[in-house]
Amino acid sequence: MRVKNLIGRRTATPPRDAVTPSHQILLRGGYVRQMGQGIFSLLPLGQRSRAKIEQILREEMDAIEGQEILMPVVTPAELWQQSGRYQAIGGELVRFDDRSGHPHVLNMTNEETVVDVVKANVDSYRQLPFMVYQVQTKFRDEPRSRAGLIRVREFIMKDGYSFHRTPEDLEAYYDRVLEAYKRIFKRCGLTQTVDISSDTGMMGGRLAHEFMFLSPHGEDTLLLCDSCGYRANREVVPTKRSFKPAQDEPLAEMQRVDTPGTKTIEEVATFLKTTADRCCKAVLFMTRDDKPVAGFVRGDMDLNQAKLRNAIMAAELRPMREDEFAQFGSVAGYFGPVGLDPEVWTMRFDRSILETPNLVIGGNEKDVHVTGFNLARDLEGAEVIDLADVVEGDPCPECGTGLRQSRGIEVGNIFQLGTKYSESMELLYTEEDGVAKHPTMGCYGIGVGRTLACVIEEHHDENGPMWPATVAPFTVQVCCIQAKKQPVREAGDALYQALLKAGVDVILDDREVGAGFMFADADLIGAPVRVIISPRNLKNDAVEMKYRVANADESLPTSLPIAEAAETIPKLVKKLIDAIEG
RNA sequence: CGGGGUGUAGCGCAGUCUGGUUAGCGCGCCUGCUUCGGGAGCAGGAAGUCGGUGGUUCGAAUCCACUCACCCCGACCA
Repeated sequence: MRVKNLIGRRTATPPRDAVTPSHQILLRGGYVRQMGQGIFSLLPLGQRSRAKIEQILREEMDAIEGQEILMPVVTPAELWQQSGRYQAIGGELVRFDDRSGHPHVLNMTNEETVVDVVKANVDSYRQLPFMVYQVQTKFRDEPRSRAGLIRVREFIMKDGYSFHRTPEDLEAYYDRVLEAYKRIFKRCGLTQTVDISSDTGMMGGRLAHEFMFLSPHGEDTLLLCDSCGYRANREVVPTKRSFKPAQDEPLAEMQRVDTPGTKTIEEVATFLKTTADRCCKAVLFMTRDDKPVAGFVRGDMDLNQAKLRNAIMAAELRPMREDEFAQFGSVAGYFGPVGLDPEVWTMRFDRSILETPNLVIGGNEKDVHVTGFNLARDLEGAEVIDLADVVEGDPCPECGTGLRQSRGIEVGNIFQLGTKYSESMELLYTEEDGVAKHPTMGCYGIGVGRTLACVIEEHHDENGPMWPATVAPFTVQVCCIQAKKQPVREAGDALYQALLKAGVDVILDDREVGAGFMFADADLIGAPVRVIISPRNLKNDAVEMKYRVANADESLPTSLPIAEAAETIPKLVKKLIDAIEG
């Protein structure tokens, strides 16, 4: 490839809309073209890098006996109805009818499809265990896409599914996948990626890990223990701290108080001359079938929606609208647990409510609160669970050390699904003893485009990407300074052809442009190795070597005799790749 | 879904409040000359349904109504 023919406009100024570094660079470097909200075309540079990431994925999946298949993007709704997810999943699943009126979906994940494939092809324990995977387009109609390739609606994902005779066998294989994933992210140059325990969410199943690229631009909050190595998504970290006051307090009586115009915790606390940690915060939701749910945490804490959702086994919770409060006997801003119909409301209380005496609660009446609330005394049969967000400094659930908080971008995840799908979709095989059994399943995903974006997030400077050699669209760029001069052009062309022949991903810039322009442009292409051919260097029968990473290995040569360049450069590239892959 | 913002040439923007020749500027693009090691200079040139539809008006990028798209924050999210 020659730069002059490369499709993808590179610009000095980033589009104003892009905020995240990877988003800016993807646009500035002509890697992608946005077609709509969360929908992108990949241009040659982006596509080449994507292909390299996919190649790594394939190698690592094959190394753990994965078998690559390809499933369709469109699936008849029937399959999703069988698993129950057609009903359970909200608007992010795109549903549509074909011309004859049959409902279909755009796959957002492929458990249903893969179970159908396996059903038709597996019947004996002799065939287990196995794993199949694909690299295929997914569509999720996200309510809000953002940050370039980090959160999109249409994306390419590597998704794998394994089938086992026993949960123990799944667990053993799961560990192998976990190790494979670590190798994948290492080979892609993502050193800031950690595996953490996570919620199973809509996938179901019991054990799950997410692979998080640590970044301030991440959308998930992680808690890490520097002492014992515990790390988990905030959604699943249990609260271990005590909420009991330092000294025992006598329990006050419950008392109605007028609190005009105090809708927020802060307003109530100020009005009653107390603090937020002596107020009871109610967070209200509706289930999918419009049943009201209330979660209570102390006023100084945040309610963790995932914890509440899991505790009441709800598929989905949405915030209650203000106009819905009245029909369930309360008022927005003055909601309290006392006096509500327990037949109507599903209520759960955080341990902080149980342990903190004499709380302020809402009076379920405009401008009225109640003081002196003590859960154990005042509400019979209240269900106390862990509902609050853990925050930085809270004790580690494993060892008690203070936790550190970080943000992360989810680049991959793995689930132990168990028999959720093999049961709901009636997938059976015959065991050794002749009995039909549901196989135990695992599933394993990696977002390819998101991984690409994270590579840029980790490896860039103000001039553009600094690609790891393993996933660089081009590993070598040959720059011809003063390409108008025939010896320069000829030398550049000869080296380019020789490197191509040696199998190097090389791009040649023989445009008649100024050196400054050419170098700035090359920075946006981001090849790890740059070879400069110029009249000055030719005079010494040499080529000049530059590396996109400023502090690259000092053993790398800064110039080469031109006669040796074609032979030495492929070795340099291999050395750079080996350094990443270890 | 709520809040905020933006739509004018490939990219970045001015012009809109206060309607008035042919809609401008910078970058990029094309031609020529001179330059030539970190985004060169001069000269000439091409490129626009002013997001869309409807309306007001002698006249609309500009005023009015509706609408679409995208971005940011929140909600949401395997």
